[in-house]
Amino acid sequence: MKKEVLIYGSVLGLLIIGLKFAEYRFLIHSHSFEIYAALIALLFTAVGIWAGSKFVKKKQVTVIKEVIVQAPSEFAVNENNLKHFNISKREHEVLTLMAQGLSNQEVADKLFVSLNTVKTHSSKLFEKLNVQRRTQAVQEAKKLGLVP
Amino acid sequence: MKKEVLIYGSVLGLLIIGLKFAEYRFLIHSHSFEIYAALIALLFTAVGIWAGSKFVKKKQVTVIKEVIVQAPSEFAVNENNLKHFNISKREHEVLTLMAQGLSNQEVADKLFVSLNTVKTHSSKLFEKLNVQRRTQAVQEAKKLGLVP
DNA sequence: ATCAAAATCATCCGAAAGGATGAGCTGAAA
DNA sequence: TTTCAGCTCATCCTTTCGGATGATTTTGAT
Repeated sequence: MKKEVLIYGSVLGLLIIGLKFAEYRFLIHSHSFEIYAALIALLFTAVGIWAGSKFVKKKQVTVIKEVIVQAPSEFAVNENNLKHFNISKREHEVLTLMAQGLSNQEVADKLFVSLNTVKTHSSKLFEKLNVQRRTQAVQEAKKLGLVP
Repeated sequence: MKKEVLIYGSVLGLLIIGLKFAEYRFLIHSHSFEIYAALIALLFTAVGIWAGSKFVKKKQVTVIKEVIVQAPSEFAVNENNLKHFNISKREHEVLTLMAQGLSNQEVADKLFVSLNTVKTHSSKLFEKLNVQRRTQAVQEAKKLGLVP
């Protein structure tokens, strides 16, 4: 930044010197003062605009634009909540299948256990999650990061 | 943008006129030309810098910074899928409450209709969504953006 | 080896859900 | 006016769920 200031300052100085020299040699004697004042004003306005834009470009405005990025692709079970609600491994399996929309019978078939077993697991799950229905259990499980 | 150009042009014009008037009245006879030329140059350089920075500020650099946003705070129903699956307004209400984990009876109470009515609605919903159970319906509805 | 937790399965019962079907009512479109 | 889709409610019946309870077996940790 300091370097730029020096450079621009020098350029301006040289321009002024050059102009004044030119005025002395070729202009001052043959034209009116007003015209040259106006020319100088215009010229240095242009120089100023150029310099000003150079300076301002440096401090660009940063606009932070929030973009919704894809949902976290890989799901990780919240082991913390699993412990907190004292949910066993088997219960978690049942919960996961339940959250996939399977019936108790289908869960039983998938896990190779009886329907009664699944009912026992799900009943305990409802207790632990403090819900009455499987739809609520699924909702809660998703909210707690227990299932995808 | 055109307005700004006009304003700045007018300001510059007025300044030049004012300066030249001042030069005539008080300055031209008592000081040397070089000093006033330099003053004019400096003044209009400043004006130019100011104008330049004004202009450049307009075309600010936009830096897009991707940020992972929690969950989409405001939910919008996917009207497209609603039509595609030919789901009526009332059915959608039932579906929404169902997705909140409510039982058919609770939905009936909320909508001030009988349990039978809710059962009819949900049955038709299952048909339309091509599912067998309410948990599956909820799953599907969420996937299709029908409910939050 | 022992003890506790987890997992398994069962029975009984009532509540909830779901399927099938029929029917009355209403508002909007043809 | 007729027609039709949507909403409502009902009945009958079957399946699924959920609660309560008790029992046996596995398993992991002390």
